[in-house]
Amino acid sequence: MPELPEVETTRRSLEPYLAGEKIVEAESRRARMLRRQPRERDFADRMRNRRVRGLRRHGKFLLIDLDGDLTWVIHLGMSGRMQVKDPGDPEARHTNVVARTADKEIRFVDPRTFGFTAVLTPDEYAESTLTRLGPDALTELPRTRQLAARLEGRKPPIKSLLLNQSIIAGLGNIYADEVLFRSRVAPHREGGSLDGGEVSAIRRAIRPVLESGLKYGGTSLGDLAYLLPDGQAGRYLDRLKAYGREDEPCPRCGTPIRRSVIGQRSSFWCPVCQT
DNA sequence: CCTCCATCCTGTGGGC
DNA sequence: TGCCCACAGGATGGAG
Repeated sequence: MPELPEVETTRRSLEPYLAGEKIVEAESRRARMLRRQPRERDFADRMRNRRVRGLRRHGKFLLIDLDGDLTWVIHLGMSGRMQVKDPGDPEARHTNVVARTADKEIRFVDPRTFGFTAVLTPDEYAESTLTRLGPDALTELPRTRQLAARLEGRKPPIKSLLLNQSIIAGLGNIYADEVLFRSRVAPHREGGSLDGGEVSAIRRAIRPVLESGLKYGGTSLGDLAYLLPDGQAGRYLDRLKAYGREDEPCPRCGTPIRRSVIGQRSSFWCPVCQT
């Protein structure tokens, strides 16, 4: 669920409550959430009395810069969401990580626990998988030639390659389908088979699709839905053109949208306009 | 290096 | 109504 627009929306929502503030203390109540923390006990120790310098994002990773050259890494996984609450506010089920500032609680709620968090030193960061992330899909979108070079010779379907965070960071299953719909490329096409025009079309589609998602506060789908830190649902769901619309008419040509499983993920696409 | 696939979890909705 | 199973936005690590 949380893809680049949802993570960026989260970043913007948290910023006023964290930037420049001091984290008084933090705790994880599910050890599994700290599985990317090299030594589990470091998390609480490093968070205590730590000033927040600023909030960044790379792909779907939220990166919170702390004093002492530490980075607080948050990944929402499939079902994670952040909340800003007052101390004493009732807690949602699956509130797995809590960080307290002078007057607020920042809560990480994640039923499926596919999300994770960690506070990393520069050395730990350099050894983490974060260094394998490709350019950010919104702020570092590569030129067509560079993108083509990254796809050259690749066998997997373009849909899978768009989900590969080391090629471009930030697209997930929903927005990858929307990008392919907009660029009129079929999801099962072998990545290396795309011509320059097709790669260019994909590249050109990425920004407007993500900006559009951002404009509407992201996509909230289902009951495990991603929600904004203030509890609001994202409003982009109704504006999706392909994702989740099996058998509904294609908004461009009216042909029923098809669902296929590609790389073990559902893909929704128009069999007429996407070739 | 690349590609494929199982796996980590919980909750929900559809089919019977 | 109740039960069971399939499925769900993601990332990773191991096998081949």
